[in-house]
Amino acid sequence: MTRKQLPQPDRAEIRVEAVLQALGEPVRLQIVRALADAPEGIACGEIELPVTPSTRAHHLRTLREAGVLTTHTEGTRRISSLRRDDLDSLYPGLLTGVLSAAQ
Amino acid sequence: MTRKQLPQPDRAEIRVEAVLQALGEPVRLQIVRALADAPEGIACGEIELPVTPSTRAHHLRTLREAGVLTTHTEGTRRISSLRRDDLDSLYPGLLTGVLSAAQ
DNA sequence: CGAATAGTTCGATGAAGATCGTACTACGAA
DNA sequence: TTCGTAGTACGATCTTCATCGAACTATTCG
Repeated sequence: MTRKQLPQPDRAEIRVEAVLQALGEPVRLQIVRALADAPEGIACGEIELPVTPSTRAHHLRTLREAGVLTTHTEGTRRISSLRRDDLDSLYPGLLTGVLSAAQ
Repeated sequence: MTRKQLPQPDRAEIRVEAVLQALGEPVRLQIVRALADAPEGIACGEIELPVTPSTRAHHLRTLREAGVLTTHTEGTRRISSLRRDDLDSLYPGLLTGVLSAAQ
């Protein structure tokens, strides 16, 4: 089974505007909430979303390029997980603050 | 001198998507950073911004309607300040996390 | 190899929104 | 009340982006 890390920004390259903009979209926030409940990562397709697979891929790419999540392949699947360490280090409190919000 | 509070959402009406979306725009983030350095509030016109007055008004309205800042009039001036208490109460850590980001 | 599965990429479309100029309102000062 | 100042509201324009379907890639399985 092949395993490959998808391209993503280094911690130093993460910009807060991009992170906030990424989190400010309802579908993407839904993805982030789902990932927060799965520290070990989750297959993209398993997240229930009100959009088509192509739109889902678009949002996952946006979140990945903003530095919010990391994705690696496992066979034909793509497993995503939150970049908690990086985000907590860069913006301590941001993620917990966002996730503590009533849904 | 007249003093009037501009309409804004109650704490309970603030939605995290709106807050994040409001913060995810560079000019608006610049406004928020300026307000963070002025707890007592600041006149809108005194914030140096790379946009025209009408665009500035648009962004201030967006931030106010999202619940990020509060504005009251003082004569012909409008004084804005961050709604720190409300935001910290709703999303503990979010604001500090955002503001701790390198600019 | 071929078929099935998971997911992406591309191009088009429509909606949202950032920006500006102009006209307008509100207030204070003369 | 007239003038100047601070700022808003409106309408237009232009850009960004969320969405989709269709075609494509990559991987596993038979």
